[in-house]
Amino acid sequence: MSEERNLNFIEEIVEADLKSGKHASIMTRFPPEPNGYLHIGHAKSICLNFGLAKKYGGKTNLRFDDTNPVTEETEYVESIKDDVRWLGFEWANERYASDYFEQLFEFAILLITKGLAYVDDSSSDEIASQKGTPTHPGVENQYRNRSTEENLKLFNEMRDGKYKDGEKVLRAKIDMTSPNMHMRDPILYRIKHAHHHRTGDKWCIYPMYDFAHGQSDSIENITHSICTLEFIPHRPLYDWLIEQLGIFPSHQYEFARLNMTYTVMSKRKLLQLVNEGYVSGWDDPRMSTISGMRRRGYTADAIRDFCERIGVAKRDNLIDVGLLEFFVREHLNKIALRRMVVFDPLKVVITNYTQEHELLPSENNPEDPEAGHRDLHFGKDIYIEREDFMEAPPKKYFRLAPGQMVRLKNAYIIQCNEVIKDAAGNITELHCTYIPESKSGADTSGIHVKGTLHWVSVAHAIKAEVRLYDRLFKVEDVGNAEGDFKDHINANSLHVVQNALAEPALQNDPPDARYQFLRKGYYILDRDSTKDKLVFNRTVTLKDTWAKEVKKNN
RNA sequence: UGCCCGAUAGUAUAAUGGCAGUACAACUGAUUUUGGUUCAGUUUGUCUUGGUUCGAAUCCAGGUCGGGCAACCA
Repeated sequence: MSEERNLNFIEEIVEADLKSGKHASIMTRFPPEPNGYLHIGHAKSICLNFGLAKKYGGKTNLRFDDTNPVTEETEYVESIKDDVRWLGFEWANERYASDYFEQLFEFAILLITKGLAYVDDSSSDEIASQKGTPTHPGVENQYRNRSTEENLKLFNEMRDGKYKDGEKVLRAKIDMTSPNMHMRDPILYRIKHAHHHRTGDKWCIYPMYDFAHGQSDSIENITHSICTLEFIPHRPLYDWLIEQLGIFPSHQYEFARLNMTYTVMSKRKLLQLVNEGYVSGWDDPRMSTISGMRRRGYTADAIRDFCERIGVAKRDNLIDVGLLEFFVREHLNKIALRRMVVFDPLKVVITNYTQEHELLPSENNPEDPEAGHRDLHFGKDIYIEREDFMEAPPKKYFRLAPGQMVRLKNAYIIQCNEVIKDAAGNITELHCTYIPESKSGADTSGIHVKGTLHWVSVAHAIKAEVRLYDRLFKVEDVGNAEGDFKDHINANSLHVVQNALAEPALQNDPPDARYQFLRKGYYILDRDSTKDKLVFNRTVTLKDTWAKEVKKNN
């Protein structure tokens, strides 16, 4: 049998580097900025970076790119660590770009000394206009030719706090006419009299991304620095700085970020949803954040499988959120405990049932015999789902209807004899008879029915709240949709069922259990649950070919 | 009208000069005490024009289309 390789382009680079001896082992890093929660797009990067190291026997650092104190917070650091751990990865070292501020400052001094950096007094607007445009070259200004001594003096004064925010910046001296905008004397340091989440008030100058990221990679001996496509034009600068500084030659490789249908994938937009109250928080189960998905009930296994399947390439992509849902269902099908919960109850009286009460054994998971059984309470009065009964059913409707028979899951076959209505004509109750010989596991009735319904015992049912989630946005490609992204928010993305009726076994299950409510989808207990009221989140629906059939005929 | 990146089924992703494959989606059918699961099968693809070659999705050239770049953000 031929060897299956199917490597993505980064794995190919790594294998080539290992084979050629360019590197004896690899070192990667996951470099989030602690200014928001991680989302599914980050999960792709995490799986790539940590996965690469795992596959090729290397290591991965978790490095916080904390060079902008005004947007960064410790809360975000903690959430990021939680999310990476939850996804199942361990970092070799926890690092911060701010750990290197002193070193970075020395690097800047070295550049000045080499005549490759200068202090610029221009305003932000002046710098922008002098920079030109992509089609027109930039121009040099008078500060560009300051002496090394003056630059050194000024830069030290910047560090010492002699200047206000925006008064001066340190710039690399490269080429104002470069066709690459990032090479037109990029800013290296700016002044920010701001409190930093780790260094406190020690610094009032902070390095820019371009003067922190590559240098941090180099300091950590990162062999493969993997980032997203929009950093491609930064690569010449990344390489230039490393070369001028004469430090470890890390290399940058770029892949296409993940885009997913019906969602947004930008921390800025996610923050807006949180701040403006469209969702309950970063971990709202409708959010594309890792913490939101965790609360929603997605599993780390499913997310990892998803990231593996979508691959790594350089073309822009828009992945169907249905693919993620597929992996969630695939995993949950194997591990979820089966339970019965009726969302919209319709009472059924089994008129010929004379026993007081009965316990019926029922498997916890037909996919996993090890999961064992629990007993279901059965009695004369039960609830079924209102939508499982129709007075005038269409063709191929296998559920209850006058005169029709169905099986109650793990119990008996019943037949509907009478429909009871109130004065307004609403159906309030069904009178049925059961077939004693049709008991599950001991069926001698010889009757075969097409439909099987879930149900709960009136006498034993417990109340529960169930939160049903739909996609947060109404359009597939939110990023490219017209107008503001908030114009496309789905106003009906959350539907709460206040008084669902559930089988009592749910009270005794472990709090982190995954459930399949029979015929209703996959669910997980929410942290809003109290002793008096269980609250469940719908993780994802079951595939519903009947719904599809109904839709087709309309 | 600058520079850079990209283009393979509806969506993703493989094929590394030699039979265009895989997953999801869609559609048939079988099984089923969940209209779930499982199983079997079907439909759909190399942006375009030239060139190199016995042979091109792959290499070369031109074109077209899509994306990125002008934050004291990362």
